[in-house]
Amino acid sequence: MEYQFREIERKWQDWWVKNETYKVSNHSSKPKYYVLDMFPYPSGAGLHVGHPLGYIASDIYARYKRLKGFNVLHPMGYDAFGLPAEQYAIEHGIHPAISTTQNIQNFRKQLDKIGFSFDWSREVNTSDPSYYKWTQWIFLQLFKSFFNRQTQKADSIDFLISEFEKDGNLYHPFPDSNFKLPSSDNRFTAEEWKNFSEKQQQEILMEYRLSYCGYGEVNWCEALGTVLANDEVINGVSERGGFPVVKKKLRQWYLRITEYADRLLEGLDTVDFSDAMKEMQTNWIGKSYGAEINFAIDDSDKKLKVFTTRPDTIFGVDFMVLAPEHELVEEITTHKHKKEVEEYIAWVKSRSERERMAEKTISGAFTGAYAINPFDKREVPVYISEYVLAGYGTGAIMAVPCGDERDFRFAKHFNIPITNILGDKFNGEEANPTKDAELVNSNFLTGMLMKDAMVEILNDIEGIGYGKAKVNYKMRDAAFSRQRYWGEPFPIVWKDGIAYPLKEEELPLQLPDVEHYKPGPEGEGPLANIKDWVEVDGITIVDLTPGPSPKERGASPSTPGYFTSTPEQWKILSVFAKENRRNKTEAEDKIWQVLRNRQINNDKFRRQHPIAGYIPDFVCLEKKLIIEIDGGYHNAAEQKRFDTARSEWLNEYQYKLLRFTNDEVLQHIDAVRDRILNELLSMGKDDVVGSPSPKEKESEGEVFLRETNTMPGYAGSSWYFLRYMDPHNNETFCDKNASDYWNQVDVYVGGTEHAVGHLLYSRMWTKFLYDLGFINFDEPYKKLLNQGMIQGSSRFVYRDKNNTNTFVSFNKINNYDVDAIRVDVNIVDGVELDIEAFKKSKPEYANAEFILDEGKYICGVETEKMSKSKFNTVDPSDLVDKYGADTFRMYEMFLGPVEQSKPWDTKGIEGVHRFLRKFWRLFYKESATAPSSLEMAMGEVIVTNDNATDAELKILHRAIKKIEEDTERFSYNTAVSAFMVCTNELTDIKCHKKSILEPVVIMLSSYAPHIAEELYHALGNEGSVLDATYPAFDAKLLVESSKQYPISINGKLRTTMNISLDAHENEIKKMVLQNEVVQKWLDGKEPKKIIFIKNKMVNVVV
RNA sequence: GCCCGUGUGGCGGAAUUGGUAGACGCGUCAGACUCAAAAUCUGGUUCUCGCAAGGGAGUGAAGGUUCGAUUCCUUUCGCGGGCACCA
Repeated sequence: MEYQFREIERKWQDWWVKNETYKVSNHSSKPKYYVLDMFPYPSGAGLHVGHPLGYIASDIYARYKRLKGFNVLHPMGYDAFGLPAEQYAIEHGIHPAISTTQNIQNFRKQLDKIGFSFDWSREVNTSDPSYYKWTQWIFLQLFKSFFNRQTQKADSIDFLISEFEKDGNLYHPFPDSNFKLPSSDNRFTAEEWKNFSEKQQQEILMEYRLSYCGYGEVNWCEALGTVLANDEVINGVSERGGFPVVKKKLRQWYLRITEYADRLLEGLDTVDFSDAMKEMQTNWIGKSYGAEINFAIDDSDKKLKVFTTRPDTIFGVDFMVLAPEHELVEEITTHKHKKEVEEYIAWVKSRSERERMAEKTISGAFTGAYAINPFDKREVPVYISEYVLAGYGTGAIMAVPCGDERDFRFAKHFNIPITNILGDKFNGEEANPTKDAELVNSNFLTGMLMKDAMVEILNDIEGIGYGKAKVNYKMRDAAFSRQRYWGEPFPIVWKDGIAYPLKEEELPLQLPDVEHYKPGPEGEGPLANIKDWVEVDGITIVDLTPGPSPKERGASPSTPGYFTSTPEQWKILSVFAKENRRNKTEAEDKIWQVLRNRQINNDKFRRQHPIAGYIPDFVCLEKKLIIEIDGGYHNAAEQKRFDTARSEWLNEYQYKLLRFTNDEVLQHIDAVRDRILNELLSMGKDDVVGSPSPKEKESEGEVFLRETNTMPGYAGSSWYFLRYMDPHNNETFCDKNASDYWNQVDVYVGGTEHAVGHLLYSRMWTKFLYDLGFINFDEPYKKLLNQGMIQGSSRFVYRDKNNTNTFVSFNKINNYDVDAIRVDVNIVDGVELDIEAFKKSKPEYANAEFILDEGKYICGVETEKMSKSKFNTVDPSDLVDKYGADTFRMYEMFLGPVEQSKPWDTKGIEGVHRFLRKFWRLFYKESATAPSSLEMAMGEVIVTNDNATDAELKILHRAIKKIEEDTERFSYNTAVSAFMVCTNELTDIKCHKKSILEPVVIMLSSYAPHIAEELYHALGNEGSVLDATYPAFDAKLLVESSKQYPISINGKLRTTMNISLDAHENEIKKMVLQNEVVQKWLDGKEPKKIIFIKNKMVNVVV
């Protein structure tokens, strides 16, 4: 019987669905394993062969791990918000939700054909309100948090407010050191804080929030009325339409990712990413140590602040360069240079950041101003130039032409004299960025080594107050808003310039329908066009006004809830308390789920909240009720004494204490709950000045304006790996039990193009959620596997310029003047054009004529990105229809290493298909006529139950070793070839034994699941091959007694010799010297040396 | 421009730790089966000199370390990816 892949694949795909073979439970006694693919954007163009590469790789691994006894989570879903759907909506008027749904269906159909083991019951879609509800919720948590530099962790804004009330911002300076209050200082006292207006307070808090609103420059295209991405801007005009583009400041949301810079760096040590990937992230974060130095400006009271990593070169400063956008430019430019400077700025405005950085030719303008070197009072000219970017450092540099290449070229261009501080290390021809020179011409640093001078000058700068040592990061805060429609709306309303968060109960804030998708006024997003949606009144918002302090509310030390700890005690204990909160036990977590959010009797409980010198597990301050959970050690006599003493002490303060054991909580939570409830009910009405936080207020009659920006593409993808763990939860984004079980993603598969964007953002979100105690790990991805791109191989035909109906074969184009035209790869066989198909492809080609080469039309070939517009895409579905999913899967893997980019060539797929057929013939007898049904074919199985020979076992175990090792290290191309070798060898010795074939089938099932399932059942097995056990490798079966040693003379292979493995070294050397070939090369001379490496080779040096 | 990756037969690639360069597959050539074709099977296939035996060269290029380098080091060239609003 022949290998009928179409019937087989359909049959098993149906069977798997019917039997829910891929459904994964969150409860299992097996160890867990989480294999994740990077979130796909469901593009309208559908899948091409490049897309499934990573999915196949991860699918093989997921199936392999399952065979190895793991409970494997391998989900798939869609990052469904994004620009293409919106662009499509603008052009065709189709709602993005509709086109996205269609694209997803199409995507799914294509994916289903390939036989993936995804658990589709966990599918997520970022554009679904039940998903983005939680994206908005996390955004609100970011909004309500700041980064506490003292603990290096996120903390609540409420806590920050309480700190401000105590000490002003003494211990919590502004994250942006350049931020200045109107008082032109960046410090305030507790007293000042209390006297600020609500608006002032909110503006200050905004400077701390982890998601905040600020102003940023965008590429603004007036003609299109919209904001453009950098790569949509080419030479200062829009890619679409060629309209002018300028920089424009717009209100934008940001994530304060810079606060996490150090932790993002440190975290890299704990994850298994490639060194290249870590390096890219490290460079992106760009931590550098240096100094901020203030230069005075002649005839001005303003200081020019620069950041430099080389303060040791301070005496080599020959000029200063400001970014054209620098705030001082206008002020310091002299009348004489005004026109020139303005013209230059206007030109730079049209330039994208990319162009500015990549530009080789020097440009700039002199402002006419001079800066004064604080150390030697030397005056140097101040220029502006596009090579200094406003966002980096302070937007101004001190230029040292003898040490920096760009500064050097700039100095040459503007004829600025160059000071040599490097002595003979500077040749006047090019800059030398050395750090090892001995300084000359450097005032009090002369004669010092640069690295010593660095330390010296840093001390001086700080001592004299000319500046300070500073750590700088290249990374900037992440822009988090887009002026677009198709993204998550922000759960924010505005009134009088203050941003109010929506209450969490009001989430999700759904995207409203719009009539059209055109931009709103003044560069706002399309949502700004819907007045009815933007203007809201009568909603309940979270009141951001800090309430009166407990003291102001008239509380005294005897009032429950406050003053239970002294500030000193509290400071010490709060750290422990926080730690405790993070590391809660199973029982604590269980009871917390009952107590949290005023679930019992509407009473507020806090956990691990310090009371005087003691941290109870849970406490209701208003009722003075404490709940303790006792672990096993409470049974010890010593501990009992402490416990009793503590209870008595708490009694003195009128605290009541309930104790439960771990077992009570874990096994009888309902009983525990009832007891707590009864206790609370018996206590009557609380007589306490309550402090509900955060407070809520009704805003009857007031009009608020909704935020009209939407979130960027990476919002939903920054946390999706958590949602897969608990995709249908309506109570929380992901239950902690689920995230505790699945934990980190064990293997994350995706392209390097996400190296810095998505990966850094999701790492930050994970750290943030960890800080707040929502999850128990702070790195999302344990191991990263980068898949390479599959490039397209484009085909060209050549049209005669003089005779545009004639096409010339590639080999003859030298004789003609031709235009190269792309032609669809699918009508070209290798390089030979299917002339008939070509004529039919376009009406204008119907009567085309050809100049052939030996009767064939040969196309030109070029490797480039695979894309519809280049006519070089290949649809996986076509290949699956023609060769089957198993062949397709194995061929994609066989192409080359997963990590490497490689061009696609359909030609080779037949070889893999032949291999599967050959493998099939180990089980089934070939018949000349195909049987009419699968059932009839069953009788033709030729597998026997004979015992395996040593030779057969050797073939099998060599394959097991190779395939297991290769699968483990994702070297799938060599594993496929090992399957081929094994099949070839088994065919050669006519082996049809079940004991040999069954293990091979099990191994093959992760690569070619359909044929493996079919053959597994043909061998008489019942359940799915997925639940089989991976064959165990037995090293004993591969032991050899001798080896064919290569014998080299002077490192060049001359012959080989079969030598016993336990032969002694001296014996071997003697044997080798007697060898004919060796004798010939020795030519009677004595060998200088004989190198023998056991199990490797012998080298004779003559 | 900056950062990262990569370069091996006609093609995709293999060589896991410095130790037989080219496994496996495609293509191609020769043969078997066939009226013929397809399919299948067998054998050859880095280039080069040679009837052969056997030499020489060879992993982008140039140098270096080593008994021995595709692998390590230096310089250099080509190609691919990223560079903050494509996802």
